[in-house]
Amino acid sequence: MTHILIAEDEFDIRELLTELLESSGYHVTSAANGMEALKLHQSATFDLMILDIMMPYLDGFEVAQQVRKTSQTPIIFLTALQDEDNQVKGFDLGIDDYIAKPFSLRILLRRIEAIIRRIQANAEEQLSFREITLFPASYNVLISGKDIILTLKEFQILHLLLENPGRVLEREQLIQQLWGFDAFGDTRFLDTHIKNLRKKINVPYIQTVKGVGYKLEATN
Amino acid sequence: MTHILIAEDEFDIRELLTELLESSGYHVTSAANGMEALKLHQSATFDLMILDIMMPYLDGFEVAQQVRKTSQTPIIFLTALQDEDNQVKGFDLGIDDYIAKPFSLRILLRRIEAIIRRIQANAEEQLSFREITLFPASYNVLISGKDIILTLKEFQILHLLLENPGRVLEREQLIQQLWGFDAFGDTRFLDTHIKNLRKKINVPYIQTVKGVGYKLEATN
DNA sequence: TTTCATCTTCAGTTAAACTTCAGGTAATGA
DNA sequence: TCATTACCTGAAGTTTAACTGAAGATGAAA
Repeated sequence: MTHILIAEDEFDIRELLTELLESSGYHVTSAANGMEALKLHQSATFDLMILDIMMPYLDGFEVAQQVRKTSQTPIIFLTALQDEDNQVKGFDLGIDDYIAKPFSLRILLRRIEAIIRRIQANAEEQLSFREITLFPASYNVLISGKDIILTLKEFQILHLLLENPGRVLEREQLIQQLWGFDAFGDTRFLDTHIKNLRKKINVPYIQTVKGVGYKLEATN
Repeated sequence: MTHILIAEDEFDIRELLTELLESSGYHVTSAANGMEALKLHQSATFDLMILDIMMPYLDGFEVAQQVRKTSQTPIIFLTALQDEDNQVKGFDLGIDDYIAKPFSLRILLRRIEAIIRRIQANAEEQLSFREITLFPASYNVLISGKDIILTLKEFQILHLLLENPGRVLEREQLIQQLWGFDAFGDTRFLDTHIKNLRKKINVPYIQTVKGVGYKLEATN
């Protein structure tokens, strides 16, 4: 979950922003001044920081400067200071965006999204179901955070199941997709792969639908 | 060198921007309308696109939409349209910044830098993975600070792996990229290069994913 | 031309992955 | 309940992909 730090001394604005962002699905932590923000930054990891410039104890510039010494966490300045010099000063400290008050909440949200999107463009894609996590690019699979070694066929089967959670994949469909031929004659080899896969992942989510195929589903 | 595409129908503004960005050290290509911009995007790779919204043939929205279908190239809208709906529409298409005319050149520059900075967080002056460090420009490789002499093919393979740490590079993909032909018939020569590379770097990070390819990953 | 490093080919080996098999088990429907 | 069918399973057998060391080919430099 994306974790955002807000530093803003005015209570009303701080609350407004917190509510707005939380209702948009972000996890928000807020600080009433720059010193507090900096301490929070040092004790936790944030995906994004929104800083007011004019705050007691430490202003936004100073916070940004400190943060940038050790971290690349994206920073947005939110401020009543409209003049160009302050904007330039901010960007030169390495901030990512500068939004002047009064601002539109919709646009603030969009700008936040734009930055988050850009960061997460570099993150590896992953597919999850309960304690199973599969990384298509690295061919890695984690069960409850633990690495599991799968063979290619096992990986591919699990991948297909994870792409269609809850949906039954027919035997013929699976074989068609992974072996590239239409199933004919004996297809017991599929059972064997399923067996081995089940044993390795050791969680009871691969369910048999007799006469049809297999699906990924939790029992309760 | 950072390559920027500018799409702007007004000649004066286009020239002004081109000069400004070139004098700041960017490589600039410009287009006089959306259609031209889209074609340029399809024939070359840009690090950033600056699009005017109101242009003949294809407007900025349409260009952005097309680009986003296949590419994550950062996009900045530069426009006289100040209203909120257009800004929101832009961000929802996946653009990275929205700058309203009239704009300050200094601030435009800073916003461009902010985006480039965020993307090129891993500026390719040097690539590292654990005790491996590779310098693309000088074709040098260090392992734990010690110089290692690699042949060209070995270097190229390691380079590709370092650019995609953790990601499996398929055999065909590697051969396609380094030899420029589609793999067919006997491709055992790849194994040989991998073998020699492994022996030289003498760290256990090049892992085989049987039936797929190779990846760079630490074992623990 | 000779030399040398590099790249590619080759063939034997190894180890992993995949498939087959056969006996057992569970679900299904008459 | 019983018969049938489909699926499960462990073990054995087969195939295939990758590894390896050595030898041959290539091409640039001396």
